[in-house]
Amino acid sequence: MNAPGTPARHQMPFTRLEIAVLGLVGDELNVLLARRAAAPHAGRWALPGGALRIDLDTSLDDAARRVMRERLGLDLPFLRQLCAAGGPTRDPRAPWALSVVYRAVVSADRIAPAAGKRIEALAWRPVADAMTGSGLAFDHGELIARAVTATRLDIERLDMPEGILPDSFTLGELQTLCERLLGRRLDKSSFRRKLADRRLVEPVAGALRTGANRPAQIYRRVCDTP
Amino acid sequence: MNAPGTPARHQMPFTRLEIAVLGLVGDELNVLLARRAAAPHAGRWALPGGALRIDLDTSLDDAARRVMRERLGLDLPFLRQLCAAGGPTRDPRAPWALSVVYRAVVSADRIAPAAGKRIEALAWRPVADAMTGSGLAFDHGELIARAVTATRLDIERLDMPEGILPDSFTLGELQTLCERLLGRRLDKSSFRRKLADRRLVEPVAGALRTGANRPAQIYRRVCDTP
DNA sequence: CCAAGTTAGTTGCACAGAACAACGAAGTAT
DNA sequence: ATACTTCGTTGTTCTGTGCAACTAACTTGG
Repeated sequence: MNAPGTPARHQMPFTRLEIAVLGLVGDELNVLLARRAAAPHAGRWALPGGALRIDLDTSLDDAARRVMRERLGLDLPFLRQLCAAGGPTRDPRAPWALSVVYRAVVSADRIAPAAGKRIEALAWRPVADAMTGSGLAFDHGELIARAVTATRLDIERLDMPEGILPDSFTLGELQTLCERLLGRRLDKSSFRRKLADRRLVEPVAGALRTGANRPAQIYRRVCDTP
Repeated sequence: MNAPGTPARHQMPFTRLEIAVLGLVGDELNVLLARRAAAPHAGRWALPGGALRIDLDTSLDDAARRVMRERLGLDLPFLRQLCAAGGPTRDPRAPWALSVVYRAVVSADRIAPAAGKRIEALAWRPVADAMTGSGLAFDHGELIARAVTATRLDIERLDMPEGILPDSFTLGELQTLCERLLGRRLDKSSFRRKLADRRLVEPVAGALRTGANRPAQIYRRVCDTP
C-alpha cells in the first residue's frame, strides 16, 4: 500500500468550509449570506466560507469554527456538520473543489456579524427566497435547503441548538421561538407536555416575567451532565 | 478575493473515501472490512477506501462508487454519504488527512466481494464487534457505529436502501429482512399497516410463493416516479 | 385420512402521544 | 367595573402502535 493511495502522488482538491448560519429576523427564518467581492460569481450572494488551513486547523470542526470567526466575527460553539460536496466544476478557480458544509443557528438580533476579512457585505436573507437558489453562487441554494431541513428536524425533536436559547425564558417565549424556526404553529399543551416529560427545562424558583398581562414562570435549560 | 482562499496557495489535505458496506451474514448485521497490507496499521482491519482522484472523479458520489468498484469489485448504485472527518493525526502518512465516508447495504450472500487492488483480504465481521473499535485501524470503529445508526434509522422509517431488496418478495421475507437489519423483532400487523398506508409495495397479481406452508402473496417495490 | 405444526393474513383491543378545544387565573388598559 | 391579553391547565378526540387472538392454507407424520 505504498504505491497509489499515498499522499502527494495525486493532486488533491481545493478544500473549503462553508457555513450556513440560520437566524430569525422578525418572524422569519433567515440565512446569513456574503456578497462575493471577486470572481467567480462576483457580486452574487453566497454562503460565507474559507479554505481549509492544514497548518492551523486540528479538525474539520475546528476549521469551521475558525472560518466562522474570521469571516463573521462570531465565535460560537454550536456548529454541526451538514454534508460534503465536491466536483470539478463547482468552483472555476480550481480543477476540483471540495466543500465541507456546516450549519449553525443564532439569535439574529443578539449578534452583529461584523463583515470580516475579504467580505464585501453581509446580509440576512429569508430562507424561503434563498432555498430556491435564485441568484446564489455555486450550488449554495441547495446547501441552504439542506441546512434548513436538518435544523427544523432538530427543532421538531426539541433538540434545541445552543446559541439560540437565552439563559432564561418563559414557556410562551420558547414556543414562539420554535414556531418561528419551524415556520408553523405548535399546540400549547402538547409542547408543554413534551418539555415536562423529557425534563428539558426547569422553573427558576420565584422568578416571574411580568409585563402587560398575567406574569409567566421563568424557566431555564436543565443541565444534562451535572 | 484573489489573495488567500485561492487554490494552490495553501497545501490541501490528503483526501480519501471510505466505504462502510453493511450486509447480513446469516441473521447478523456485518460490515465488510479489509485487512491492511502495509503501514500504517499493517495487518489490522479497516474500512476499504481509496484516495480521491481529481483526474477521474466527477463528484464525491462518483468517487465513492469508483473506489467501491476498484476495491471490492462491486458496482452498486446505492451509496449514501455519511460524514466527513479530518485532522492532522488521522493518518500518519500525511500531514493532514480528510476522509469522506459513504455507506451502503447489500445482500451479503448475493455478492462475492472479490478482493480488489491492493487489498490483502476482505472479510465480513459482525457490527457488534466492529463498533467497539477493538483492533480497528484509524477511527474506523466510530465510523462504523455511525453507519449502522444511520442505516437503522432509514430502515425504521421503511426507507429501504436499494441493493438490499430482491425484485420480488413476500411480506414475511421483507419483515425478517428488516428485523435482521435492525437487530430486533417487529410487530406483524403494524409492519403491514405501514407498508399499506404508505403504498411502498404492491402485490404481483397471481404470483404466490409456495413452500412448506401456506402460500404467500408476492409483492414488489412500487415505483415512485412513473 | 386425520391430527399436528407452521406460516399467511386479518381483526379487535388497549395504550400512548398529539391535535383540538375549552376553561379559569392573573394581570393591564379603558 | 369591563374588556382584553397572555398564562396555565384540563378534558376529549383521533391516530398510530403494540399485543393478542383468530382463521386460512399448506405440509408432514402417523
